[in-house]
Amino acid sequence: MINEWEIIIEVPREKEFGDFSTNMAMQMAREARMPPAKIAAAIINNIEMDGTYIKKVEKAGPGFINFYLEKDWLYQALQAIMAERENYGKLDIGKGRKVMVEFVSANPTGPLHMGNARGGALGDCIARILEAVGYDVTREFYINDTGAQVEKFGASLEARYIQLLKGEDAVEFPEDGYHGEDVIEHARNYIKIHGDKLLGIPSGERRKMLAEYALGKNLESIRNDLEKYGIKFDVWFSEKTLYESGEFDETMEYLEQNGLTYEKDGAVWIKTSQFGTDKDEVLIRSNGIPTYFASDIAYHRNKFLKRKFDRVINLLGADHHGHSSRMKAAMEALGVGPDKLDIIVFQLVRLYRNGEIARMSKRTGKSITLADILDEVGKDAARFFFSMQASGSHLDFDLDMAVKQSDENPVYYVQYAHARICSMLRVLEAEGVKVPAPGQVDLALLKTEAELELIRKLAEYPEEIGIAARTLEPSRLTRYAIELAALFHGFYNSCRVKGKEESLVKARLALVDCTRTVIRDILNLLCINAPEKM
RNA sequence: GCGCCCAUAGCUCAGCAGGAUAGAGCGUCGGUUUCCUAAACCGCAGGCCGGGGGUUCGAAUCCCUUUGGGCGCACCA
Repeated sequence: MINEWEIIIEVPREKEFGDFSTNMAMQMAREARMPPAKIAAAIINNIEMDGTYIKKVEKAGPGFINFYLEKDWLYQALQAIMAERENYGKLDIGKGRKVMVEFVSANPTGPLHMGNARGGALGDCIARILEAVGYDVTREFYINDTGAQVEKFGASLEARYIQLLKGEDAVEFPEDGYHGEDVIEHARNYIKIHGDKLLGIPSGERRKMLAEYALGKNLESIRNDLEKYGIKFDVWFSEKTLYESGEFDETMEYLEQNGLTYEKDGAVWIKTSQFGTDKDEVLIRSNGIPTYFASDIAYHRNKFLKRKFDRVINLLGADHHGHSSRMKAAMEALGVGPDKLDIIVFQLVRLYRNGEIARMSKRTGKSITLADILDEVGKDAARFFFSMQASGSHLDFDLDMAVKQSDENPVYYVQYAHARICSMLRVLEAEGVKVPAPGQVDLALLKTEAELELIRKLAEYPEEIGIAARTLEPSRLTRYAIELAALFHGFYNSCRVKGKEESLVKARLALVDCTRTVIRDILNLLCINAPEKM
């Protein structure tokens, strides 16, 4: 009667509705021209229950079919955790395919800001999640080390350099230059090391030398900050190399030969509007300097065509979201299926301190950087908070909350669950009680509500990772971690382990150890410490 | 003016391939410790899911419209 139907089975919100539930009867009602209840009854009559964990199937509500399983299936899940350990929950969705996650990619003309911090946490977690589901992941940072911004940076440095050596009035500072203190600092340091020898060379050379020096320094501190933040990139890809290798020219030629470019007002344009953007974009300015967009096209050609990535994920702050549709259009222009490129646009961050929006760093008085955050709240709290919310949601980061060592702070809540478990294991171990091996325990002794709920949650873990991977949404795991910790704390308060009858001690100990395995694994995916003591 | 994101409890947010009484944390208030970590647990209170239309047996979820906020709309990145 019905040939193909995607059957959706879900875990009902209320446990009285069974372990699993499907609304398929209601989905089919229209097509089958039968009332949902009748379809549900027919389905239930035809379910073969022998040899399965199904204990009972019931029709409920407007046409739901609820499945009640033997508790055995829960115990099976525990067995799986005991056997697979840290591999529990690992899937093979990716099947070894090559995926690149490009994130942060901050302009090296200054320090990392809050947008980079959120993008960093999200990008790295996505990379970790994709690794867990069987992708071959490359983390990449694209360095904008050429182009208009770098020119401007060089000009600013040059002005500061000359001002420092010959006085404030010796040269005018460029109107649209980088006014920050850090630019002066770079110039000062350069003089300290190399003296005034740049005064005697042509301006172009001078700017180049200064820019190279300062970009190097900035990149070094960016790299340092990211490392403290738990992020290590596999590739630092320099924009400049696209020009040096000829790939940029190849890309422009390709676009030109395919009739996708034209000249207007002395500039070269690309017909992105053919692929659905509001307007065409400039590739080469009338002054001959290529735009950032142009080199980004060459960059993506490199990702897909040269390096053969099956899939690329870019993280972009909301302030750059206009770039997203342009890039998609460019993919089509290159003949790369636009669905191979996922662009995640994450919303910006607002910091709060004392209930007010915080803009300036306490330490430096300048705008708040990633380094400031790491200083003030530490890596664990920062990563947790930046991963707590769906990327599409605006994020309010409460600095006071993040440092509080109390129940107001969810980071500690999860970490505490882990530390508590480790402590239990230590205490029991000291009494000679060890975590039992998979076959050496009667899990059926676990039957209080608190125990069963905890096990049920653990059983959901693989699915949870799958969803996080499919939706590229780390916040899914952060919330799961909080829920799991809550169920564990509940279990802890209602079920004692130590001092109980030996077989029950073993069974509960197995459950506790499985919980530890999963919590540690999630914290690992979120790049947060799993402390053994607190 | 055009485009993207957001709007759900006092606060911060889940839920959004339509489904059974809308969830959690924090905050408020009240309880739990001769016992494996009280950074914990248990309980009470708290909601016309921004407003208005529509589609549907059924809408927080989909469509239209409107209001309020964020961000874009460069020969910047």
